[in-house]
Amino acid sequence: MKNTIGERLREARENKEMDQSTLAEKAGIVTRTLQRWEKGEQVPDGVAITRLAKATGVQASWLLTGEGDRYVSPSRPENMYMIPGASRRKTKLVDLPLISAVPAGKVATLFHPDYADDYVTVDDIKDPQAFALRVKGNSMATRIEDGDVVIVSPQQEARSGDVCVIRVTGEDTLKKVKFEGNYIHLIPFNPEFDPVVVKRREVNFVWKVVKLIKEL
Amino acid sequence: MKNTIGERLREARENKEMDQSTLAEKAGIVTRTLQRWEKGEQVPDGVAITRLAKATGVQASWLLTGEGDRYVSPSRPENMYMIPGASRRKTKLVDLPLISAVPAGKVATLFHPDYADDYVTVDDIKDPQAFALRVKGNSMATRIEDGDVVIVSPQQEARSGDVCVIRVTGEDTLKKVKFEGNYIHLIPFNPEFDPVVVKRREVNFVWKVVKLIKEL
DNA sequence: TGACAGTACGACATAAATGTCGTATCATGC
DNA sequence: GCATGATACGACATTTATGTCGTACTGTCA
Repeated sequence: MKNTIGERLREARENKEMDQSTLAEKAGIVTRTLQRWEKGEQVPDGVAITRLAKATGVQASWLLTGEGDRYVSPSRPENMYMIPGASRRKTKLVDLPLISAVPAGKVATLFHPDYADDYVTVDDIKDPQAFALRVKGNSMATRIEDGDVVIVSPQQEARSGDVCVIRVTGEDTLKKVKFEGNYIHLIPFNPEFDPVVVKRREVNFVWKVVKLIKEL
Repeated sequence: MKNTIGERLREARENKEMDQSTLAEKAGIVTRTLQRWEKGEQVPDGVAITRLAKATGVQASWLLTGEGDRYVSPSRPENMYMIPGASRRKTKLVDLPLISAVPAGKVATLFHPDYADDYVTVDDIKDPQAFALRVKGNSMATRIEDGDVVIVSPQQEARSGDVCVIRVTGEDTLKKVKFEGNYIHLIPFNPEFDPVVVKRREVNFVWKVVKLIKEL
């Protein structure tokens, strides 16, 4: 396993059977610089990396990290689209799958494509991994109640005070979170439920809830 | 279309809802440097790009070139899945004007472009007069709070127990209603507010609220 | 053996990036 | 209004990267 940029760069160059001067010329630099990169003495900037990736035929992210696909990466289709007729609109609309239920306070683990029973459309959601969840349980009542729909944005970073979907040792809950060192406080909004403190290591994920849709 | 590293970097940061200083700290650089990168005045080196990609959750190659997968596949939780397009939709979408205050006069004036601050798209609304209203005040807290958006459906008949927008002697309020003879009880959800009883004749309208959208 | 290509690396000047400090602008909330 | 947070940007010193020499080592091949 090559664990430095320089080592991967050299490997990519040799796989292409290029000598240093050839690659250097393609990358728009001199051989001395390429040598320093391969030796790890210096670090190429973003523009140089793009050229190196192109010249050696590998993916830039592989060159940088050694992870992911080395050669090709299929592109993902956009899930955003414009609503026909919504002329004055500026924000994009997103069609999100409405999947099973977030058990607020109860044990259950249900996240699977088969559970997507409907779709909801919302504005202003930029996260392509976002999805909608129908809430079960009342630990966040009366702000969020059984049957409500929440929009979850896993890409967004959860901060103290955010309402989040948290998976702790296989259980999913909907709580307000508070980060304190290695611990996370899970605070139900409903005073009938008690707060819980868990270790960060016990937590599988903390996904921020960015929107709540309640049918009245 | 974002054609520069800086523009993509900024977009990735804003999608994560991070400010410059936060991202800068995660990337191990200072805010000023991040600004120069986002402006394209300078180019980050390979190490910096790796950190930026990690901190923003995007793929390094996308940051560099704008091509290929934008989001990192390996970090995608196994219980996440691709968002399908707007293919299996059954319900119709409606584009509703979002207003911040109910103007005096006819309902039709609501749909005048001058009144609309924005537009909200929702599913499952059949009332052609329906509109979105941004809530002011906290009489219905914590269920409905200041700044939330409610969908109002004037065509639907309000019944006891419904949450409604009521105009009493020129003033608009959001309350749960209870009809009793010639009187209407306006019941706030917030216990700090007292219920009010008004005569039916004093009421200009009672419009049913059918949906609540809350940004978290 | 000698010529040669590829690689390696030290030394130095120049170019570029970065950190630090200060100040300005803008939107937002109280 | 005033304070606050986020962004913006100029000026300068410092650090790092790069280019341009030069020289040396290691194979291969005639």
